[in-house]
Amino acid sequence: MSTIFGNKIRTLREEKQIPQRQLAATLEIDTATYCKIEKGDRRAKREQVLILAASLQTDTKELLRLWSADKVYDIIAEEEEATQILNVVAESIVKYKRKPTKV
Amino acid sequence: MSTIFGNKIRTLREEKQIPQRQLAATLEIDTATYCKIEKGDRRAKREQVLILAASLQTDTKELLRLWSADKVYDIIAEEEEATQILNVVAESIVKYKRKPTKV
DNA sequence: TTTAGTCTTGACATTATTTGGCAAATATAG
DNA sequence: CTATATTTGCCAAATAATGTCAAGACTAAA
Repeated sequence: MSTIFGNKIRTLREEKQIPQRQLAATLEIDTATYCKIEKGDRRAKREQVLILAASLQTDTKELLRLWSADKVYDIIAEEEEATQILNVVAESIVKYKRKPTKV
Repeated sequence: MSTIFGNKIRTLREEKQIPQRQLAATLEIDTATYCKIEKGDRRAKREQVLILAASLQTDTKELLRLWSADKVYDIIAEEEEATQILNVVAESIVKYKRKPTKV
């Protein structure tokens, strides 16, 4: 699995010298699970991303962006012509005009 | 759900005037299920995409591309700044150098 | 080296999501 | 109207994800 997101929160956490245990508590999950999220073995839930952004005092939108990017990466990393897939998607977005739902 | 892929196979099928029933048989699934795939209510499995490409006599890679794009679209359509997410992914691809696995 | 704290891993249980079939409903021809 | 094709809703089975527990590994301090 991809680690775009995990690496980001790990870096932020280390900068602030917070133990995993503490963030895990905030998210109300086991430290093992939190560890896996940082390593990219488990995917954080959307709501957990919001909590993490707050706890790590970082930009929520950016974190969500990396979190989404991680998911996308996992899909296209397995395919040839990953870049071309992105192009198709980009066109579709323009065409159907995106309508964001959640924040 | 997105219909990039479904619309494509529907168009191809109609061009060739093949009933859903026939393609469903080839895929060894119910016509109802096949119908859902065209409408974007169900996702085709990767192997099914390969079979469809053959049955519809169309380019396998292109169909796989649309199939992947569909999955990606579903992920980012829910988020703001969808385009920016794609950018993040594009950068990651360049960085980690993709290694395609399957065909 | 022992201790204490942190982090990591693997096996497993639990949940959630996805997928497919069936039956019924709704088009679409002919 | 009749026959065929397509679509929909609902349920069961299959699959994937999420989380915990227990044990192992790593580090730094004494």
